[in-house]
Amino acid sequence: MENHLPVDPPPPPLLPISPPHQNPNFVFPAPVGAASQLDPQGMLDIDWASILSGQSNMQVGVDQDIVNSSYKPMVEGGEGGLSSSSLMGGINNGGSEDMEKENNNNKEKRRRMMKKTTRPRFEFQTRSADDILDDGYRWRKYGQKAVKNSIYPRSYYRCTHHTCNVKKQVQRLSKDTSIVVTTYEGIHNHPCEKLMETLTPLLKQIQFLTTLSN
DNA sequence: CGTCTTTGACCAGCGC
DNA sequence: GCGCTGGTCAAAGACG
Repeated sequence: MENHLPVDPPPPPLLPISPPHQNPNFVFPAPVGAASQLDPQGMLDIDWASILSGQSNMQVGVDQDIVNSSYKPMVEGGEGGLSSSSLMGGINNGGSEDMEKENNNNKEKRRRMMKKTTRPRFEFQTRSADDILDDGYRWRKYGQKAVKNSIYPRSYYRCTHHTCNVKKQVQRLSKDTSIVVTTYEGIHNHPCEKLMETLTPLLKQIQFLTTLSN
């Protein structure tokens, strides 16, 4: 799984899979749709910390559909987002007509919501042997589909944080099998767990040294 | 035993 | 209406 935390900085020349939480300004390879902003090596500076914390409106390889439609670089509000607890409700454990009706209503509501809500999407292409980009968050896989024009399946992941509704899709390019396309949908409403894990001991050490010097 | 992945089924949207 | 495709659900199984 992706629950590894590399100690060393990402080795050149192969590009990431480097966890953004290790280096917020890490240079990622060409994001889709950002070709015009790239330098000759196809690199682009990305402020990962801002993007992942939701403090940036930066669009990186924004999904083409959204570019062509009415995409707004907005952070999805708490009440606007899908609450899985409210929308996933209605498990059919009875069999009464009312319950079934409510169940169907909930399903319908959820589908409409999912269709309606425009969410920020960021798409990255990374050159990696691993399909899973360790971005510091915890993900649960909820589906995998064979997609057209690709010999590799697309995997669907959801952030495991209970209040967070961010999803990501991971797919390997059939044209260039060394490239993994990761599409993030939505913005995390909680801090990056691994970032905190990494920073906490450091902060404690700094505090300790500060008290010593005083 | 809790968490996570796998995988077949289901559904909606879309084009014909 | 029908078939295709993409996205999601949920039961079952694997794993630590």
